Amino acid sequence: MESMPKISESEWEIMKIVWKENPLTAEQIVQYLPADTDWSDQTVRTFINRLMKKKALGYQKSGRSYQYYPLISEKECVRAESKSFLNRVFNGAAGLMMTNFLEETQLSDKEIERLQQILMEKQSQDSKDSPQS
Amino acid sequence: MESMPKISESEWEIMKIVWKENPLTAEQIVQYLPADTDWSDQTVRTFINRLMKKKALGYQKSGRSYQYYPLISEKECVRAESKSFLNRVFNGAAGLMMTNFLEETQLSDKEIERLQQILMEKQSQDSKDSPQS
DNA sequence: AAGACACAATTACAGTTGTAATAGTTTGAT
DNA sequence: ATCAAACTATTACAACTGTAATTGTGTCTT
Repeated sequence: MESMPKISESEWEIMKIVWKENPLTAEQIVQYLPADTDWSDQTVRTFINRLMKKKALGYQKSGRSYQYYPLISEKECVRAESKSFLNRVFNGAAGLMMTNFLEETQLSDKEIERLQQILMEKQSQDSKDSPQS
Repeated sequence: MESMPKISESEWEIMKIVWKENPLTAEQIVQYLPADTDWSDQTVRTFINRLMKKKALGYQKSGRSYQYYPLISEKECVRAESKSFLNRVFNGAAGLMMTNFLEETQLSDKEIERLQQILMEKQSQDSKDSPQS
């Protein structure tokens, strides 16, 4: 996993598609792009190529064209990007970040319960992990 | 607030300092940079200048040098950056993002309680706002 | 008034990104 | 075998970034 290549904003769009389903041809990737994305085919292919240069995508020949698949895991990328965001914006203070998000975000009851659930689990977990000061 | 200028990673470092305390001279900004930042003075001044071009910083003369102060609010910038991050990485799904963060992050008991607190408040708040389906 | 010092302003330069256009190559059809 | 279609690969180009060096200017010192 060798120190995650930097994935740009546009490249993320490609990766998200290929993570969800793969392998995919360039044409399929174009089709799966959000409807409001109006990149030309060439633009998409440029992004794909850059991702290959960055070793984020691999390919296999399939008839006349290539099929692309991810070489880096979504989890790793999400983790790296999250860390970068956290440091840039909140100086790494995860607690602050979360209170901030909670306060600013509209959540459904279901989501709130889910979060509470996780917090409770975390509470017992943590008190096992690191006996309270 | 006119559609927030894009603040780059390095520029964020400058802005965070100036948001915390201002107005500050370039020299002071250099001093307040995290110890592990080894930018030359010139580099810092370049960032300051770019931020002025972007209308993110303003200045006032003070004797021989300038004192800089923010022209855009931290809250707005944090909000914009958070939104961008959320869309890029989680397709805008705030709930997913938060569960993910909660699961990946080590939190102190105090922080956990604080978050639970907020969630409970949010719960009653929301049930007033949008009567549950 | 001249020179030095301390800032600010301008210029530099390579790498990344967004956005393609154009050139090259393989393959299926005739 | 040749042409066209369909892909891939190469090239383009400006804006933004990271990282400064160099130049210009106002002020303090002597």
